[in-house]
Amino acid sequence: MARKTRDPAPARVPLSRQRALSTAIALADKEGLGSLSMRKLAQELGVEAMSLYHHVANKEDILDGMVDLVFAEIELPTDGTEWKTAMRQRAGSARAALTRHPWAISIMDSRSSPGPATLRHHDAVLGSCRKAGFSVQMAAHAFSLIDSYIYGFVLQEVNLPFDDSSDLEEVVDSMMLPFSADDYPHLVELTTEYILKPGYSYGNEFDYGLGLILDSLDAALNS
Amino acid sequence: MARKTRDPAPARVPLSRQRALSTAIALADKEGLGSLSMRKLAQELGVEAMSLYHHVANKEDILDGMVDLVFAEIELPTDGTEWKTAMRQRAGSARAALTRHPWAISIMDSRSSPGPATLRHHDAVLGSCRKAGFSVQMAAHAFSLIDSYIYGFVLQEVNLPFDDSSDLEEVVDSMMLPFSADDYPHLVELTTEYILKPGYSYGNEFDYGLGLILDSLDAALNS
DNA sequence: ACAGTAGGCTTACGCTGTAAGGATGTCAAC
DNA sequence: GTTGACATCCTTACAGCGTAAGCCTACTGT
Repeated sequence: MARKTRDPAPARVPLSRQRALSTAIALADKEGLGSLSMRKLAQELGVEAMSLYHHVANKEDILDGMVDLVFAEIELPTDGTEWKTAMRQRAGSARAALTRHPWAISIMDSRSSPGPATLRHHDAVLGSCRKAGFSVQMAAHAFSLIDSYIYGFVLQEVNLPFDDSSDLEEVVDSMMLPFSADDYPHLVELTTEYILKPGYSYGNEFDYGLGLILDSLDAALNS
Repeated sequence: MARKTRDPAPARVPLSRQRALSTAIALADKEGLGSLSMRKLAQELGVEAMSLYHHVANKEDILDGMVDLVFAEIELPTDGTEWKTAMRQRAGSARAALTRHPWAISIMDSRSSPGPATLRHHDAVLGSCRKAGFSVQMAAHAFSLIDSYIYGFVLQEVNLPFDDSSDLEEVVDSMMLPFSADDYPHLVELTTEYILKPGYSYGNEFDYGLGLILDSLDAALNS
């Protein structure tokens, strides 16, 4: 019976807010936000549900923390680069983070207090605009416009009924089944003449819209 | 004991999918989506929870129906009007509908099968672009861009920590409390020099971004 | 050596969505 | 007119949810 040098093995990591949050993110990524419960999360951590409450206030707090960690994954616009390039990089990184964690966009609303990473992100984006020469008001316009586009695009992207791997034609057919084909002529046209063409991927639309927005803002800046 | 002519009063409306959906919407508008449960909804309809299942498949089905009813509230772009005007009208109507029912944007993702009103809406928007002279591909670009902006803007708008009625300064102060003031210099600048100025309302940003997008698309169309 | 406390566990409560099956009322066919 | 089918409602029950309350143990600072 060793007294001082006891059983060396267990090596239990002591559970912490950080560990809880990143495990929660992993779980939401793997099984969907719907099946993220305090009990499941605790189990994943080798612990009982109520133990979590020593490290987080409640489930809302966990969701807040998760969203903030997603924002922490977004590359901030780099100083010194041309502003459009920096912004394009940041936008791409934001879209990547939000599609990597598709649950994030769906809890972004209903979160009222942004975390430090979120604030830092917003601050950096604003700063990038200001340094490019935007007035405070124009920076506000640009920030609102660009980020609305990013979030809205991801919102549409993650809820598409098909993902890139599935057979598009099949999905389209099954979706149109309950409806007469010519109730929605323009949707049919779009589908047959554009979406079903080889090489189509909705994700590619992102760059067109973003480019158009950035160019317009740039024009407004230099006028 | 009247036999044939029985108790005349009850006049029970017989419960239907439509009645369930619109009551669900009213309830979500009033008390928030979080407190929309099958039991509450049933109670509001003067009925037991399980009775609902004779008219809807399950709760998911209810949420699908609710979203579709919100889309049904959106004014479609009118034929014959100049396309930018028609689109501006439609965008404003969409924003109004989505802010009238703030829960809608938060369940729009996670809904995989769009209802008839949603499809009709999309079809009409596409049709409006096509009639304005856009190619199929350009119409796809425009649709993606404009609607991403609308949804993203509303997403940000409904989750603002303040609403127009509350004291802005107070909210800003309390939000910044946990942080050192100069951690986020650009946010501070934006707040003091723009947001806290009298007359500010985030909602006003909508028109700037939308105008810029529509003008750019119009330029792309006429080139 | 001892007190305080941090971090785990157990139990319990009121809520959720919904599966299963029983009761009632209406209507069509014989 | 009776019967049987069907739609619509209700009751009961179950597993799972977030979390309040309180207990137990092991480490920490003095």
